[in-house]
Amino acid sequence: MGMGGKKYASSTDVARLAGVSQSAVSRTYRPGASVSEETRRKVMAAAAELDYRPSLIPRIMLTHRSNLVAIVIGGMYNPFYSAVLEGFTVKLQESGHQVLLVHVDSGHSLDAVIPKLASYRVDAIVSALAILSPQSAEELARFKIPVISFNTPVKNEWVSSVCCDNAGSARILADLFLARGGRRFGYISGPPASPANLERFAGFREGLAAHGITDIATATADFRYEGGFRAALEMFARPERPDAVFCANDLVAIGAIDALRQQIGLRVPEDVLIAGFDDIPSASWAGYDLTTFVHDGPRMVDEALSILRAAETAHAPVGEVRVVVPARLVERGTTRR
Amino acid sequence: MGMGGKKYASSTDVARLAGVSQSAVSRTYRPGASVSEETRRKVMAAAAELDYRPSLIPRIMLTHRSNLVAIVIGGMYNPFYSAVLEGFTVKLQESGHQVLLVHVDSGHSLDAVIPKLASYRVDAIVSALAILSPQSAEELARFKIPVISFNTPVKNEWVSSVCCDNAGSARILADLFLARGGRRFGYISGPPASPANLERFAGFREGLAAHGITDIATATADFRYEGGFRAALEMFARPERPDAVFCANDLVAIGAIDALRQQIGLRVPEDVLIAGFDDIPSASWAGYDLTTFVHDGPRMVDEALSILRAAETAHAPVGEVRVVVPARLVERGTTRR
DNA sequence: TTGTAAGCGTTATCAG
DNA sequence: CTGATAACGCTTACAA
Repeated sequence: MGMGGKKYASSTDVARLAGVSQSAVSRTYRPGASVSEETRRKVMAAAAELDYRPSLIPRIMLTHRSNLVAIVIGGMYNPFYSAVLEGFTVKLQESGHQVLLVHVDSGHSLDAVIPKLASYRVDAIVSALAILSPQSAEELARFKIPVISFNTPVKNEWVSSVCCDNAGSARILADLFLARGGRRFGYISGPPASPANLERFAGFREGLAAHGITDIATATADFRYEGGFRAALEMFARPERPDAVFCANDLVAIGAIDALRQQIGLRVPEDVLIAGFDDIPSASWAGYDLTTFVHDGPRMVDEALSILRAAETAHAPVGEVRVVVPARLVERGTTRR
Repeated sequence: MGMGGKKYASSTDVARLAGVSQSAVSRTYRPGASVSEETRRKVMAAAAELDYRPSLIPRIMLTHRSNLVAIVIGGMYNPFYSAVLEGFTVKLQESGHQVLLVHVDSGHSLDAVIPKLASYRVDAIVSALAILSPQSAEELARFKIPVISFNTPVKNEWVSSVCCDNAGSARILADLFLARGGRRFGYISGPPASPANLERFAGFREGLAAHGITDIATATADFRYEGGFRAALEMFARPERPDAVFCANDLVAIGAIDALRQQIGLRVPEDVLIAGFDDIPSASWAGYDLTTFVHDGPRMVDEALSILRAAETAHAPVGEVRVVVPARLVERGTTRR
């Protein structure tokens, strides 16, 4: 130890030690090569001695493909996003890609990191950001990097999106609330700018409107537990209390449940029906037993990957693809009296 | 569109269009270059027209540094690990690195992915795997890749570890339980092979032994909610019920609480004191209000990064570094009667 | 300040 | 089957 020299042995080093040409070494490591047993043996011996491991970097220059896919996330406080990240990572690895994980402060947009991703020559970008600005989308298109926007609809030749059917799910929930005896309705929203939040609210409203109900109490949270807690306190401090509340996601719903039970002194579901969205692990905990919607995670990931593959093989934009995957209602205790 | 040619413009393309040499282009993009205003202007114009963005790939070949740090995780069901991942990612990005995220099926070890990481010439590896086998550690050493093992002690010239003080914390908890009136004690364990689990149990036992208590009821879970739930049912089905139970982590503790409240019909903390470990977000939810230990996340990440930096500048192993960071007790409702 | 040229570690082509 | 040799896109002496 203690030297500051080269870290890795190169194929040239191996070739020298093995007494063969550099190309012989290269061939030895290519599947389906034409190398004699003799040569292969010498090469492998030398390689073992030098701890040689071929570098993938030059290949990137030659092929213009890095096999790197960037996944951009804005935060992982919501377990749903950790799960999505894990799903993508596993699938991408299976298909021979590597994942470059990029964190962008929530609120900020992709812009700041795009140049860096371009410099690393990523093959594609998966964005799990709540917000993907039109400007970012345009910038992305300039670099001709295929982008999959997860749960945020964007329109662009290079930017596709895979979303869950927020509106459709919310409409179904309206029916469920009515069937379970809900009479006065509430919606605790996520961040007002979030498309997912807006779609869920719109669907809920439509579903109720179909039954002639237009009066919905609202309160604004973010997508977090604390926000749901506070918003519920606010909503139930008003004189007209709802008896069926749809929350923008599970974290918000759980916060609301805790607020109702611990602070307001109401029972769920006896006094108030509650539902959320995402089916995060805590939704099925016995302490909450929350009615919610499960994303079809595997399907969403698969759709995203097939868009990527199409872009990869076409070496051209795949057009404005927008896939909507239905979510499935999971009814649990919070809507059953 | 529709062409299958080169995706990115190269500095040579820009040079041609700008009517200057390729090195002029390269210099224009190097800070502190010596380029005339005239040249710079021409280059920038051409670059803008071609959407040129310099590639970092050749630099990797030249410098033998990729600025890539791999983070290996075995699963993200435990929010604590998502938080750690996020913390590392943010800090690494701040210091000019990029994160290569690698997922290894829990149970499997690093071995399978090491060659790939070596091929991408990662500068270092952060392992958040529960288990890092001695064989893997040896393999890593052969490639001379500095490794930080997070929360799993390993000994090796190239492998350092940053762990939290599991045993010390557990000893403190023993005192707390006694102070709060605990008389019959239990431990719900995590995976028997996990060092963190073993250390926590050992510390708890030592802490109680110091007061002459050697009788501890045990049940085995994994590190998950369901495991804690089942283990608690099992533990409380026996005739001798404990009245103070330490759980291997927060997920297990929350599972145990739900089991006691919903199935056994015992109250927490009135009938049973409970404590966990990690301080995941749900630990502070009003529904649980769980006593637990907070990791000093920022400090642990900083320690890990300073080891990486040392390895990077030294171009040599940093020796067998083992950092132990204390965790802080957060007493909440589950230990207050 | 500029351009020429060598080299980084591979792969691919092409004679031998 | 094998070994030269030319890319790939950049950085860095070195020369002009």
